[in-house]
Amino acid sequence: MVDRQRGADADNDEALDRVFAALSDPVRRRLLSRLDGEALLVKELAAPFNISVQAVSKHIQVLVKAGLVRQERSGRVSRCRLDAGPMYEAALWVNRYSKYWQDQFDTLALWLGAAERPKRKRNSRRQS
Amino acid sequence: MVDRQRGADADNDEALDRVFAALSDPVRRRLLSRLDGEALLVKELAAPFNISVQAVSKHIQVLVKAGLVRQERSGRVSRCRLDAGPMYEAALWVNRYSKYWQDQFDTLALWLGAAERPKRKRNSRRQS
DNA sequence: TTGATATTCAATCAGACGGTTGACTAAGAG
DNA sequence: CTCTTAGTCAACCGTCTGATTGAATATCAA
Repeated sequence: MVDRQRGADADNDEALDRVFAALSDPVRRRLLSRLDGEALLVKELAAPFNISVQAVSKHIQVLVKAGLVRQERSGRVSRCRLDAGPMYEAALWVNRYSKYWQDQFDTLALWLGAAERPKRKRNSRRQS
Repeated sequence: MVDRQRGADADNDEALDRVFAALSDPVRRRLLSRLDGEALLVKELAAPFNISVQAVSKHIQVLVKAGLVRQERSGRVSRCRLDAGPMYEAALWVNRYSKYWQDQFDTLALWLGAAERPKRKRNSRRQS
């Protein structure tokens, strides 16, 4: 029974643990990459790998528990959809250290401009 | 003997594995947080935790292997210094999904301006 | 109904992980 | 030299992890 002291330190966040742990595996990172833009079935997700479908299924469960993937089952198949929301906290965490990449600051600003942001609306995000 | 297919996929990066794995533990995240700005000794790093110094030392070794911390020993003590360089790749990776946080885009732009950037370099290529 | 397909569950296994205690090396302090 | 301090090394332990194989559960097709 470890005394947890929850909330005392914002970094002691189990959700963040799960997100970073989920991202620490190359298979899961590839899964997330493939789910960027399209929702796929387990079978489709498993196809490129030479590990068993069960292993991929377990990887997906890890992603689900991290909140990065949602599965909606319809009939026999289970369509997996990306939910990048929990990754935001992780991004905030690592970006706190962006000051140390000042050299690559241009590159850092680059994805801000290059990542799907077709035109910079000068005002107002177009809230979906 | 797994055929690795190294380089075929940029996401299959063991360095990235180690960085994300290092970040997946709250103790190590707190260590990194405390090393942000000042270099500390192992003893000083271990003080706030109620785990043994050896355990903290092992955590530091994990950070060192991930390239996030460098240790320079002078005499008896070992001063630990943050090296956020390897975190940059991790930041690039998660930031690829920033388009999904469009709602929090303001916050995302916030750390760009608000994160410890007290005085920008006077020559400062910040002409957007 | 029969059979193939999609996915998960269950048991198992080797190895990594996070923690402990105890011993060790090496450097300062007396 | 002796004692203490800083840090790591080594062995151990319980749990988690990533993978396997085999069985179970549903769903769809014939």
